Amino acid sequence: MPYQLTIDALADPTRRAILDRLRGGAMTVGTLAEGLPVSRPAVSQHLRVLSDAGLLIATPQGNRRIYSIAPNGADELRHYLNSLWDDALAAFEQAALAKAIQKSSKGNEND
Amino acid sequence: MPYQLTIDALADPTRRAILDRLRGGAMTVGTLAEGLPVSRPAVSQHLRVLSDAGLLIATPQGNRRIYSIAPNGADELRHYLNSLWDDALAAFEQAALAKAIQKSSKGNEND
DNA sequence: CTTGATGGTAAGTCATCACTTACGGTAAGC
DNA sequence: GCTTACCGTAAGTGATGACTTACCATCAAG
Repeated sequence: MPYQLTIDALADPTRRAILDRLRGGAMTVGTLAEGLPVSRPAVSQHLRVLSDAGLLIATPQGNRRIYSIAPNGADELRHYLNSLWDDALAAFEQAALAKAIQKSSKGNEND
Repeated sequence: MPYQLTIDALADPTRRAILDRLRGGAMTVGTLAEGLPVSRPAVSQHLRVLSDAGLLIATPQGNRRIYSIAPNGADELRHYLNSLWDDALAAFEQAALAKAIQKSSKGNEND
């Protein structure tokens, strides 16, 4: 399950709020925490989780650390979701086809 | 956060195992539980969560219930991930461009 | 060198959740 | 009608995780 960390990281609303704040570009921890309803240490812990999942990149710059979204961080998860729902759609269409055939053979059962 | 239920549902490994078992097509609860390392009631509870998230469809058939993957169940989540990482990629490229300009102006600072 | 700002870590608490066993309700088979 | 199979629900338990306050390390400014 290579994307377990990814999903766990994305499942928390505060962490998604962090990602949304980083949508437009990089930011320091302090600036990041100002716009969030939790304490700065909580933000640090979330940044740790997001970084461990490969979703963020930390760039130390002097005293501070600038975080930005890793451009390919969610690729595996996105690929998994796409393939799963591709298969599901195929199965769905095949089931609909089977049902149609069944119904048509029922319509012909007096032949 | 319209996809909160979706992510919560997908975050659990057992629930993803259920979805993976349903990749190929629909299945009853009993058959589903046979291939899983947890009890059948646990599977029922997971099916409840997945259904509430709109990821599964239950089709009652006599005594049993046949579950299948909802073809569009993860659309909103997938769209969110795509848009978020689209923005992140754009920000990343813009940052790289800004860095290149800065470096080139530094190279010309003796002009 | 001292002071202030930045941010990661430790410890503790509270809520949530995944799981189990026990039970109830409903449809099919004899 | 009685029994059996299928499956959802209730209640209880243990583990995980998000949050807080307190603390420590590091770099910059004076």
